[in-house]
Amino acid sequence: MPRLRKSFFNRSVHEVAPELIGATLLFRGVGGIIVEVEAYHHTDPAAHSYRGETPRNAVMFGPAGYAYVYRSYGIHWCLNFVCERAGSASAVLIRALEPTEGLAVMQRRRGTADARLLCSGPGRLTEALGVTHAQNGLALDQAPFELRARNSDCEVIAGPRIGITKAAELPWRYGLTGSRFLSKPFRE
DNA sequence: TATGAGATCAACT
DNA sequence: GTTGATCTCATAC
Repeated sequence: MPRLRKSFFNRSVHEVAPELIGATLLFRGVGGIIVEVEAYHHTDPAAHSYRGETPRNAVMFGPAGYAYVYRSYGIHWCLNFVCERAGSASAVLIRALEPTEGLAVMQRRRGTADARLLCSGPGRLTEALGVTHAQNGLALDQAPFELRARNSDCEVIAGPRIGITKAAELPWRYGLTGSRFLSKPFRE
């Protein structure tokens, strides 16, 4: 399984996002298989970068292949992968993993032994992996991150994104068909 | 099963 | 002062 390099992310966010489904994400050796992501583009009213650069979203305006971490609803951290060329300000939100590595650590951090509740949602996922604002701006192709390409094709399904009010109809949510670890099922 | 409130903070108006 | 790329728990059906 080849590791993903920065060049992998240096393409349209709509190419990168579906290819991340089935890839493996580890943070300090803890993580699993990506089963759900969402694409955000700077022309998209729902994206943080839509209204231009601010101190919070500055990483989105930098080069591809870096982590953008922000606080959501004052409580949770959400992890994004920056895509496309510097300045295009597009990113993929990582929404759910199928936990495979470091189960015991994730169970302790999340306070549950139910594998379906460990990483099924952007806030849960960051809590399970231990990702916080401290990781904002880190490169994705070196420690403590490790990203491995999927080793076979998998069935990817698209649908509308979750938890947003603007441009909610755009089908820019991608998931692994039939996975038990999605934050919400996809409608046919 | 489904709906609603609360937690808690930084960007933005 | 309002809003938001969320989650959990409580209460109701």
